[in-house]
Amino acid sequence: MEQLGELELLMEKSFGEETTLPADLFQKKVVSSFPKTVLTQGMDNRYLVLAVDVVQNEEGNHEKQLIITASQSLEYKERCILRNDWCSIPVEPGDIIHLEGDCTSGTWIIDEHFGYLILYPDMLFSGTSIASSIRCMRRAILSETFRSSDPATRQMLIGTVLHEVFQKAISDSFAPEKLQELAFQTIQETKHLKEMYRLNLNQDEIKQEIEEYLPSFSKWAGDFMHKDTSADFPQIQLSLPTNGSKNNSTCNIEVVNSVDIEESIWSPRFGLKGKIDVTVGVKIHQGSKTKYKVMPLELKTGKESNSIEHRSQVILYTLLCQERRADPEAGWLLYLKTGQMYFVPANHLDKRGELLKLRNQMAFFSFHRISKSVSGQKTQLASLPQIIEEEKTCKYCSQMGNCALYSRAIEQQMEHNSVPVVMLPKIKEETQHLKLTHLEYFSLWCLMLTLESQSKDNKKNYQNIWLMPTSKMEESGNCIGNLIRTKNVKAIGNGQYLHHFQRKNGSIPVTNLMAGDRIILSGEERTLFALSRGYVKGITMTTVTCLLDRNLSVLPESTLLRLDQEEKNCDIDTPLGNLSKLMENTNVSKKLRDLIIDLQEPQFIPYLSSVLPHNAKDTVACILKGLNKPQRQAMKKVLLSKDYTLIVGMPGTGKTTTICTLVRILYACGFSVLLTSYTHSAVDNILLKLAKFKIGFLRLGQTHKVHPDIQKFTEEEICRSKSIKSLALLEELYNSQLIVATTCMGINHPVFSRKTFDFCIVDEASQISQPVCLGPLFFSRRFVLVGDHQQLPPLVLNQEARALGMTESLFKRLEQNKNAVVQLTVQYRMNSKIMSLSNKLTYEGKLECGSEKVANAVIILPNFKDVKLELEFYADYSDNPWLIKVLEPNNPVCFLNTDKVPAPEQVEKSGVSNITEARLIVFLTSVFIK
DNA sequence: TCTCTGCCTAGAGGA
Repeated sequence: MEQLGELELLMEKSFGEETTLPADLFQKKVVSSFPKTVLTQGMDNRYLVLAVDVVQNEEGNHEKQLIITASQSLEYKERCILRNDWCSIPVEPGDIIHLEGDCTSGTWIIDEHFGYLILYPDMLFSGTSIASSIRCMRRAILSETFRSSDPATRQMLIGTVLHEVFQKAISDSFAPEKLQELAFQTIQETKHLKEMYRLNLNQDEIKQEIEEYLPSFSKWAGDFMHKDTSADFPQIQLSLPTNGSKNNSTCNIEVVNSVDIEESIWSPRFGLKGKIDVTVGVKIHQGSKTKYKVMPLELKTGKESNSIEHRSQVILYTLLCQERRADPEAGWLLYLKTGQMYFVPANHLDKRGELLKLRNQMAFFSFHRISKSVSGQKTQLASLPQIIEEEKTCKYCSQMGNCALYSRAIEQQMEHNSVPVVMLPKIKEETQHLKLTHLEYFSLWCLMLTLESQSKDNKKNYQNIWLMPTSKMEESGNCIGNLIRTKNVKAIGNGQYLHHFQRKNGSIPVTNLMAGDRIILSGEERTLFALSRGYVKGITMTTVTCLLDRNLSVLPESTLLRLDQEEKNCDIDTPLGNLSKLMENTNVSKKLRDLIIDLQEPQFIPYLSSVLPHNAKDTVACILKGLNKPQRQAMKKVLLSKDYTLIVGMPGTGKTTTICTLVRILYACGFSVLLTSYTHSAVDNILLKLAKFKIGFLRLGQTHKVHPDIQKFTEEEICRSKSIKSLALLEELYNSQLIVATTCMGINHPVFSRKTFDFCIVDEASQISQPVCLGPLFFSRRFVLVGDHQQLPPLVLNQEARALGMTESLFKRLEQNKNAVVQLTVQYRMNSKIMSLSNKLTYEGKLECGSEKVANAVIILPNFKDVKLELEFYADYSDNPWLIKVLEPNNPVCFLNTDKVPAPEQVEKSGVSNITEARLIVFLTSVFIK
């Protein structure tokens, strides 16, 4: 922002001290928090708050007055007055807000009758999240933070299946035999079978429970759909805000059709997002008049509570619907157990406004996760919303552990903190198994992860997708607009649809988008924003193929579409979830806390004979024959370990071979193994080697990310080829495999909720951050980390997080325990001269060549003499005798100093480049190839 | 000073 001078002037002149940030802080906040937010007016208006003042109006009531601007130059200022409850919104100078309502002569008035203020509108919150905040705001925030702590339950599975059956039926038929068929078909889907496995349920019981609901489905359809005359439809007392009359009137309700299923909507106007179970077309017959409305229908399978939470969800959906079509003003809440349907009006006054205020509170807490302490510049985690004083509510809360942990480890360490006294014993009880060191570890990692996630957030401009026109976005290379659908949409199964697109005129512009990238598909029209998500399957000069989560064939063929790259959503959920799990009061977590946080010395058993099964001895001996000495030591160490082993894989020492051999030995001994790494390619490299040894394995993870030769071992492929349609078959698959392979992040898979492995092997461990590396370790008795901390550490972008120690991998941390470490020192990649370089610089002379052959190997250049001769024709060759030294096979290492060439570096947007050095390398390579 | 990879996700219900 270049207008600092003006801004400074503005702040000094217009506003009172207590509400004004110093200009430099103000500028810093705006730049770091809202990079490139385009201030605009109109439908998607974005205002910057310049100043906040609380004043008393004529009636003696408090109101908040904001000075705001929607002009990038900060030139045109407007006022916004917040009255009544809106006055309590925690809005500060430097914040970005969105306003709904009327602006009369430069003044917006938001009160209980009209208008909304949306704080940080580009943060979208889901309907369920906001609804859950009604009871406990703290829990809503904790649930967003520690997503994986909310456990899966039987009721949830039943709910999901019933939703699906109803959704299929409404676009097909509610005839009893059809419903039976749909139910049967649905519980055979792999995704549901996997959940049944996770929860250790019985498929027949689930089927029976589903079937109990079906008569109510038919009853509802009989009541509300397909009748002869309008008078036959059920009567409901209702009033719609725009109907004029304020009184309830009796109407007959007819559900005509389903307009959409699982419609997914993002609303950058209200700062909301969500999925609508069923979007229904409804005829409201009132006397002789009939009104047709498209409205949200929310399905519930639990108790018929008609609770505020349920109704609130519907009300929020009426706001979401406005992104696509006219305000529905009301929605429906249907309880599938009884077939009872409730009318939910969404008045401005007491309903929508209240919920948006809650949304604003959530936005405030989500935005302010970090605080600088008042005294110094110390960065720390901020307090969460207050703990409520309702033991009843807390009793069943799935976030209780995190709530107590956060209070104890973070909030109670602050100067000012207030915990309800009645809750103190509960917090103590929940955390009494933790030592101070554990609380400190949690607090530090929580802070570092939060810092890191924020630094990444700053780089992404998520809101560009909705605030920037296609033409502008295309320049960045992350968007392709002006597309039309070609060919038919193909349903691939498990909710994926293959789409083909073509530029309406001309070819696809220059783009960053590649196969495998996650994308968001929108129509060019505003009402078709974020219709579907998916990923690019293939891209050519003229066409793009995508796998999307919705079938877009319902749209007219001429609809202009655009693809936006989905901003890389840096995964803070997995590491935070692992961190929270590490603090749980379980034996597995306790052991890991002892080993990792308190660095308890790892134990080993003395004799191999006690672990090696008798019948495996010969096989193991045979496998060991092919190994060098340090590799054999590594095998032995792992077999003897009771806790963990670290294998240092120095460059060229056959790390992959070692892991592969280790797996073979463990397999031969009958141990179950979990094989993981940070990247898919590292996992597959091991599997490619392993595939030769008749070892059965199950590769988890998205099939398209897996190496083509390994894809036949992925779960998806196995389920398809073996046609797995029952829980029994799935269980057989999961239980028969000894080796399970996946990335460290892929640990959310149902197998892990029921299986414990004897060993977990983590490759690339020195490049993985601690809380991520932790994930797979919960599922095994012992673990082996393979890595080399002399090579790259985990990537940490945030400077503060780096300073706090976030680049320390688990591998490096545990390396302090020397007795757990084996070093692979025999290498096969480099001759002795090349080796001595890294050996002297970093490996303390520990590296050795695998054989004489390796030590003395030199490059064979069959045309060396000819090329030399040829080069002598070039004048600059004889002028530059350095080149002969480079080519000379007996001179395998040489340094080329490019300082005087000159070869200056160039700073570019994504790093540094050196064109001259690149040219030299191309030249040298081409000469070598010759 | 440099390195850039993983995740399907909003809502399934309980009180």
